[in-house]
Amino acid sequence: MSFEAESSDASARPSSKGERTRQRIIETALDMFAERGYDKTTMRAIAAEAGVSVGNAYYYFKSKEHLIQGFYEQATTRHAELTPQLLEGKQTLAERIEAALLAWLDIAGPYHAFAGQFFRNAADPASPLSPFSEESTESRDRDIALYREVLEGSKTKVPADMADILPEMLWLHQMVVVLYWVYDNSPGQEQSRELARRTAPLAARVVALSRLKILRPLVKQGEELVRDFLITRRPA
Amino acid sequence: MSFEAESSDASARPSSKGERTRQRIIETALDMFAERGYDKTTMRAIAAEAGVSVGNAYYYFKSKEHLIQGFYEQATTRHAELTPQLLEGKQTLAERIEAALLAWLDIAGPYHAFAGQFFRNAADPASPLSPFSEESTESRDRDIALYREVLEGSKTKVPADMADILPEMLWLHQMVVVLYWVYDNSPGQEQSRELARRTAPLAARVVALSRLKILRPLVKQGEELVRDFLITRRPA
DNA sequence: GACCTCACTTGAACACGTTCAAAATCAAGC
DNA sequence: GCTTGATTTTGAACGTGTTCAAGTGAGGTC
Repeated sequence: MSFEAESSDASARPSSKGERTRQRIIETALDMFAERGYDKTTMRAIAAEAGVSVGNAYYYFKSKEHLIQGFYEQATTRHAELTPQLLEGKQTLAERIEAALLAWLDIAGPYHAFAGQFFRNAADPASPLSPFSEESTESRDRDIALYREVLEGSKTKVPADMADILPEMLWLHQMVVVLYWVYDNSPGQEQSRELARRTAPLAARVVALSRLKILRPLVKQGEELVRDFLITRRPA
Repeated sequence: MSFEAESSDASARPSSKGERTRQRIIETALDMFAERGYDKTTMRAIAAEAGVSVGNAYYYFKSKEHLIQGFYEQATTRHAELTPQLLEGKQTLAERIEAALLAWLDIAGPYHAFAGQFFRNAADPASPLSPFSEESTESRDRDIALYREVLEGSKTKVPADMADILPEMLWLHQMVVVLYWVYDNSPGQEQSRELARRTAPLAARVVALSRLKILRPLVKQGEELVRDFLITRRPA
């Protein structure tokens, strides 16, 4: 239960010797993961390739899993960079959601081969890599903010009381697509793209319909549920 | 990529010497997992406690992870046994869903400590332990069938075309609760029980509302989506 | 009884992630 | 240049999951 954030003080001393060593290690690691997979890449091999000792790698990264965090950060950062330009000109909510989802699939595509191994570790709640963990807060919030942008740029009117939970819900939607993608072994993960395309307009329609009077109580309850269990009380 | 089903030929020769050894190992393992957690329980310790050699444990179970399958099977079996009697007298769909969910939480409760490890495996698409995998078909179908019973015993009318996908959807609902439970570190996992209680009537209401004319196209599309992506094309 | 077969069992050996005490290097003050 | 303390680096050693060549023994065949 330690709360040091070894891996996020990257900005502490920009290019001290230590910082350069750290970079060398993480880059070597990600390269090797992409090339021969997570399990097949040993810490000894990473250390050797990076020209340091095993112990030294552990001086900078608490565990092998912590090396993966680099991938997660890289992915969400690129997602945040790439999506806005894709959103330009797109007016409907459905189009915008679809664009955001497909952008993610594009970015993560090259890593699909070792995504399974990545997710295996991410799914462990005790792992610092879990998308719900403390350590992932930064990446996660960046991604949720992206969906706020998706919503705000569209013409669809959103019930006031739902406005601030919707980004989180769209992010959850993305997580579902990602989950499917991890399991997707169709060539080029085309099925996942298809899922994104078909699922986006549906999500948009749900948002639009949430204003119907008959659905009011249901929506209200759902909203409270998300607020109580996902946002305020989030465990771990 | 071998497809032997070592762990499911349990019924092959009911009480041969080997079968008894296998039982001894799995029982010892589950006991020890529940008592001191998955990671803290070494294969050497299991073997010693069961009175066999390490290699012998590996003769019956391909890996330490495969021992967990025993937990999954045991849990779904007990869930199927316990739930029906809890359903008696319960008429509304909400009550029935809640009963099924709470029953699951009761059964899984003692194993919460090592549930994270279990889920870590469930999340790996390549693992035979994934709830979506071939090897888990039996347990999963048993659980889905349970929800068919939940539905059929209630007074709520269900649109004909949705009747056969609804059990699968309620099972998915359960998986969401289970996911929350895995991450839940509140004392006694009380938050998960609360989630089940609040979520059950909501699910029931959604089922009921799905008959509304205005929602018809949305529901239809959703149904097709589930059918296309979850049932027929399920990957891996 | 000798021989064979094959399910079952053994435990030493291996590869890996991880730890740690100690060494080496560096930075700063004098 | 020397001292001192912090930072960085080392590699042997530990505990773990897993493998495997070799062994055991109960039953069948001649």
